[in-house]
Amino acid sequence: MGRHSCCYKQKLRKGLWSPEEDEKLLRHITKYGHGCWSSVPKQAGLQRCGKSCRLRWINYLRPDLKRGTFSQEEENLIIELHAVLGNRWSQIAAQLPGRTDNEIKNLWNSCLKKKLRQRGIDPVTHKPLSEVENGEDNKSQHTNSLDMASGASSDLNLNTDKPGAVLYEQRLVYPLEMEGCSSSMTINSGNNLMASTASKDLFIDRFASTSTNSQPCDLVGHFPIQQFNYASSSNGRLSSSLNPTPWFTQTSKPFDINSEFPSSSMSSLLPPLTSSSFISSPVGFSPSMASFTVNNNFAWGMADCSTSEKEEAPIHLMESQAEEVKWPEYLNNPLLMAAALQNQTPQSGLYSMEIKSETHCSADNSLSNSMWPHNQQQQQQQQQQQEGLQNSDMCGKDIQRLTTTYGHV
DNA sequence: AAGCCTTACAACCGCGGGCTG
DNA sequence: GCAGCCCGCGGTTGTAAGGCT
Repeated sequence: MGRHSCCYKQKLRKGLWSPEEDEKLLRHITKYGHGCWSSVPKQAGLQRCGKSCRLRWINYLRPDLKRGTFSQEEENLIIELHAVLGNRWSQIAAQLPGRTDNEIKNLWNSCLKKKLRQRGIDPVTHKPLSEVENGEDNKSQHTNSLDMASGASSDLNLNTDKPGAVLYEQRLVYPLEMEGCSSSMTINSGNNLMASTASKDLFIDRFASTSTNSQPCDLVGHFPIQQFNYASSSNGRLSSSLNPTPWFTQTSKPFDINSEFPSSSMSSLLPPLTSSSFISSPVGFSPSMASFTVNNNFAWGMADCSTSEKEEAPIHLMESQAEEVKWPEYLNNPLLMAAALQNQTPQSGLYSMEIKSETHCSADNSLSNSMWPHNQQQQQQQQQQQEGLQNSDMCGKDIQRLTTTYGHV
C-alpha cells in the first residue's frame, strides 16, 4: 500500500495554509473540479501535496460546509451516533450535513468527551462511569451483562436522575405497514445507548448464531427469528438468505422496542429494514460491517415526523439480482438509491411488501429534531406537496423522501 | 506585562482498501 | 497475483488564541 508519491517529493509546503493558497485551490476546484488530487497542486500552482489539498478542501474550503459552533442538537446527535458508531467519524459526519469528520472528531476530543465525563458518563462505553469502573473489576460478569436479549444491558434508566439520562433520551417511531398489516415500532434509544459496542456485537453474534436455527428467538419478542436466515461470512459481510421475510411479525400489535428490545438505537439509526436483507441492519453497526449482501427484494418505510398526511408509498426493490449493496452508499447517494428503486419492477416482488409510511411523531420527543436534522427540507417538501405536487411521480417522491430522511439518519 | 497553561482547531501521518495495469 | 496509485479514514501532532497566575 503505497503512500502518495507526492508525499515524498521535496520542496512542498507544509503547515498552515495561507489565504493565497486557499484562493488558488478554491479557484482551481471551482473551475475544474478536483479530479485526481495528485494533479491538483500542480494545476493550481500550489507547492502542496495532493493529499494536503484534498484535506484543505474537504475540511475547510468546501462551499457546503457549515462553519461556526455546533448547536446543542448537533452535539446531542454526535453523542448519540458515537454511542452507536464509535469513532467512525466519517459515518457520524455523514449524518451532520455541513460538518466534517475532522471537525466532529476535534469537537469530540476537545469538548464532548469532557462533557460526558462531567455528567458521569464514560465517553468510550457511554455507560455511567461508576459502572465502568466496577466493570473493570469483573469483566466476565460484564460480558454476561451484555446479553442484550435478556435486557440486562439496559443500564440507564431514563427515569432516574443519572447524569446524562436526559441527554440521551430520544424516542423514535417507525410506523410500518406490511402486507396490509400495520405495525409500528417505538424506539426509545435511551436505554440502548448505554450499551457498548461490544454489546452490539454480542447482539449480532447472537443473531448470527441463530442463523441456522429455525427456532424462534423468544428473547426478542416479536422478532421472527425463525425467519432470519443468513450466514455470516468470514469477510465480515452478511449474506441474506433466499427467504425474504419481514423483519417484524406481521401483526397489528405495536412493536415496542422500548420494552421488548433493549438494543434499539442501532435500529433507530437505520431504515427499518423489512426483509431478511434488512436483518443485517443491526450488523450494520458491527465494526466489521461495511456492506451487506442483498439477494432479495427489500424495502423500508420511514417515519416522517414532519408530515401528517397518510400516503401510500409502495416500494418494491430488486429481488432477483444477487446484488451486493453497500447501504451507506444508498443512504448517502440519492442517485444510487433512486437508480436502485427505479430499476425495480412491481412484478419482481414475489415477496415484496408495501410500506405505508405513516407519520407518527412522539409528542414527548424532545430531541427528535436533532435526530432529523432535515425537518426543514421535509417541511419544504410538505409545502410543495400541498402546492399540488402530489401528482408528481409517486415513486420519485418516495425516493426523495427516503433519501431526505435516511440520507442523514 | 510576562510567562505558563489550556483549549480549540487545523493539518499531518500512517495505514488499509479499492482500482488498475 | 502483484505492484503501484489513489482515496479515505482515524489517530496524532502542531499552533494560535485566550485565560490564568
